[in-house]
Amino acid sequence: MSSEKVTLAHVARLAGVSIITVSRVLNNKGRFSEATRARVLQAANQLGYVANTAARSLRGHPTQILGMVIPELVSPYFAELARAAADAASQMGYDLAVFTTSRDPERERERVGALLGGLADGLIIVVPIGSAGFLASLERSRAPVVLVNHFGAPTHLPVVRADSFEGSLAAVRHLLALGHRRIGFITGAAHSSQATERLRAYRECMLAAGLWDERLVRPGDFTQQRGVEAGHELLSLEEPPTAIFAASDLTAFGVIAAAQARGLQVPQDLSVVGFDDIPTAAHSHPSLTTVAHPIQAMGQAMVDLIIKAKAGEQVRDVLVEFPSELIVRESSAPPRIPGEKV
Amino acid sequence: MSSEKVTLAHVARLAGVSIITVSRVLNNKGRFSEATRARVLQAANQLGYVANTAARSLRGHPTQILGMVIPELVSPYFAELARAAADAASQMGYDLAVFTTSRDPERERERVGALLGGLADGLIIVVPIGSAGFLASLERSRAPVVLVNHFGAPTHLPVVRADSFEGSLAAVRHLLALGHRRIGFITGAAHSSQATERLRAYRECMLAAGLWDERLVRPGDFTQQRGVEAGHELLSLEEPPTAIFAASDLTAFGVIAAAQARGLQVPQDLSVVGFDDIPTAAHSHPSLTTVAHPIQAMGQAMVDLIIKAKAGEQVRDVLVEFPSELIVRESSAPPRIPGEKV
DNA sequence: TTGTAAGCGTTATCAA
DNA sequence: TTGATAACGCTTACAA
Repeated sequence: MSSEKVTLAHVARLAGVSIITVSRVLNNKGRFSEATRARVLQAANQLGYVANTAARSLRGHPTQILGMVIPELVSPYFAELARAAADAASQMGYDLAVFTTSRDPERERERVGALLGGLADGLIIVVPIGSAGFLASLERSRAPVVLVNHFGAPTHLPVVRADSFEGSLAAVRHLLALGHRRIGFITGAAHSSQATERLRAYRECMLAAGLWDERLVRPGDFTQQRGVEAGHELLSLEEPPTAIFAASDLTAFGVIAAAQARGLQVPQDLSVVGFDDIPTAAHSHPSLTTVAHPIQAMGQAMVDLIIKAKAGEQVRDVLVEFPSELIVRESSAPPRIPGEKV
Repeated sequence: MSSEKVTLAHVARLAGVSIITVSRVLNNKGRFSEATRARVLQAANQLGYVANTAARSLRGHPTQILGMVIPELVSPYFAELARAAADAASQMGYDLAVFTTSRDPERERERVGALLGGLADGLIIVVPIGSAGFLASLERSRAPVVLVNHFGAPTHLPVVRADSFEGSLAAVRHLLALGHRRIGFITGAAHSSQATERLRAYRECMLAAGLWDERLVRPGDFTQQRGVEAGHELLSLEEPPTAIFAASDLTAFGVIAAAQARGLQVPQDLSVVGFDDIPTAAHSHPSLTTVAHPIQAMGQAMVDLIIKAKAGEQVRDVLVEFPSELIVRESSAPPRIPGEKV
């Protein structure tokens, strides 16, 4: 019932045993009589004893905490990724501590070091932080680290990632197969390698079809707001697209809002395809055609790799790559035939 | 360039000084010559030294990490709350570690203890975890803790919360003022005190107006999917409502999707009002009338309180309460006059 | 300006 | 079955 920190010493005094005995009982390690066991447990309970994680960690004991660094919490994609990792971690008896990226790369490096220096047993890094030099120092540290959706500088660290290229190809081909010829594209954030992959697929597909038109590409940033703006830009063109592929679902919803605000119907007047398959995609009207990553499986893979690395298994150069999948819903349909009665 | 952990001892050996001197230089504390400073810095850099957070924490040094426990990451409201806290924390030189609630209350208690036991300097708890007994033990621990949106068991711990009752009243009155008489309501999750407040306001308002009808209330859980279902339920009534107030924006969007799927137009055929003002609310079509919490200010208040508590200021019984605000957008309008030409 | 000694709370190793 | 001792890496007091 005391205040301030309750240590093993307090429990030991109350139970009338030595510190180490208390430790043994609470960790269920070593031998002790049933009587002491009962007395220690009773004392610990009465005082509300909780082990000091810092001291344990210093002694080499794992914290059962996995750290995860993501660019932002409010993006549904990253939130889902974090949820998947948290679920997988929880199943393995770990807690997941989620951090968002700071703007300052130096601070970033410090934080990563701090996490690995006693706070977390492993680290899931969803953004390629900083330089190749930083990755190299992480490699050398032998700390359990896994990179997620890393497409950048080569590294020996284990990587879990999901395809964006093939899925985007499938999306554009889907629109082509429906009969669309003018297909707009709204990119993702400039620094994102996933965004680069999606643009690359769109570009390759449109070039191959002889339909490439630079004016149909608008810069985006994965947000809904930018989707509204870019949607209006594309629909204001002299020859507006009959379909728009957006690099994220949020952006796609922005496009749909822009179209509807102009009195257009989706998919009758405009087909829209997104990317991510956020929960909302299935429960909106029209429901959204989109490309999905197998997020649950990715979360599982991240945690598995960390745990393997902790156990000393060789994870150097391991690359776990997941496919993406086109999910056709209501927001894509054949273009209205020109002159067709509305 | 070594692997494994680099400690002060390694740096000291390389720099040819004592451990404590390295510590002093790196912490910029105490006196030392410029020459040793340079040598130490060079050595630390070369070895890639990072301070071990566990050891520091054990010694009483703060970790500069604030913990935050939220029910889930994928809810936009909680994600925004976490973002706001992270921003505020960052400004004060802290990192924010976000944890999601586990189902197991015993594990929850352990985790909170672990966080306070050396990992985090303070804790922001967004859910009233467990019993009054648990709150009491937190109080006794004198640890820097702040409760967010706590409406439950009385406590002396500092609380930051935002109104849900007055905002909901304003929402329902807004619909009444527009001329609606049959106003449906979809509740939030059963265990949420915020949900309770919102239902209470709706009920009070409808009773006062003599318009209360139990059939117009449908259970929800804050999700979009449930909004679709409950929306269909309400719109299938013999006398369907002309307006629906949903306990969350996601649910409101589900209602809009359900209405649109039935060929109804929002707001012409059905007015919809949500709660939360998630980013999407402003960028959808129609944009969503909703009630907003001042999330940025709340995040600031949480961090301020933690820091005050850390500094030894008295925060016992402090209650910081924020108002909510009705934001009228496009999704609410007067009901169609019966018999009016469509 | 620099170094020595002690201790934070816990657990591994050895002894009783 | 139990206990004393040392050690994890770091920083605060005190000494040189």
